[in-house]
Amino acid sequence: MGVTKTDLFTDYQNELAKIAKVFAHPARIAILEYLIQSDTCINGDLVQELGLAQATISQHLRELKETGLIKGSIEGVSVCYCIDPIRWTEVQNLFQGLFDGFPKISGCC
Amino acid sequence: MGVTKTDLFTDYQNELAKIAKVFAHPARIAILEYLIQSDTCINGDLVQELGLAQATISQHLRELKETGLIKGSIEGVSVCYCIDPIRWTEVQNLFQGLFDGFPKISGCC
DNA sequence: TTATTACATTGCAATATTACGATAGAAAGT
DNA sequence: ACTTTCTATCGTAATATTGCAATGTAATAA
Repeated sequence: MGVTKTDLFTDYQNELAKIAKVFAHPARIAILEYLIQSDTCINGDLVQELGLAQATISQHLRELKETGLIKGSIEGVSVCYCIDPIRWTEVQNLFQGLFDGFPKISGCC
Repeated sequence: MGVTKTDLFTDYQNELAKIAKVFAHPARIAILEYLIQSDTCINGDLVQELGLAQATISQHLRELKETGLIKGSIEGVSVCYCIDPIRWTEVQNLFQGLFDGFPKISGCC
């Protein structure tokens, strides 16, 4: 089928899964890393940096934009993409919530 | 095409993406949450807990097992699945590495 | 041995994702 | 207005993922 039964799960589970999906591609990780280390975050640079076609990168950028992790402002003819610090922390906390839930002193197994 | 060009990216980018893919489904989040909160972590319970078919859950468990996040030990006729604390921390650090890379005092935008 | 119970695996059908060429749109320079 | 530059979107082909019925397997019970 290929369709996820979201109605079976909690809002947290669905949201975290949706965000994780955005991280689930090396190109998007690479874009985030590039935006972190670079201050001149222009779309055009990414086509040089990664070896993907312009259309493909634009598509990845849209997915990152849709989760709110990045935002782009039109800078003349090009677009300045950068990480949204508020959302970044929010997403970090969502993951941390799961990771910290495990006490590490499991009595099982 | 649907095939990811892994050769374009670093080992870290590919590994993090692969792990994120495991988190990218609410059922697998739900399984992890259930393993965290429960001490009697039997596969059969999960079929009751989540509303998915046994075959589907078994498949999700395999994906979790393949990344090393959980491990299962045969307990008579049933299987005891639990989280691997070592790998759990490892994965947590992988994500944290990305999140902490962003200084939050972005000079851009 | 013959059930029975608990999972795993196989084999599909349906949907989602990835990648890119082609094309469109919008701003800036000539 | 015309061209150039940069990015977004559309359409499409290839591959991946999700879900489940059916079946396989291994351990226990009768």
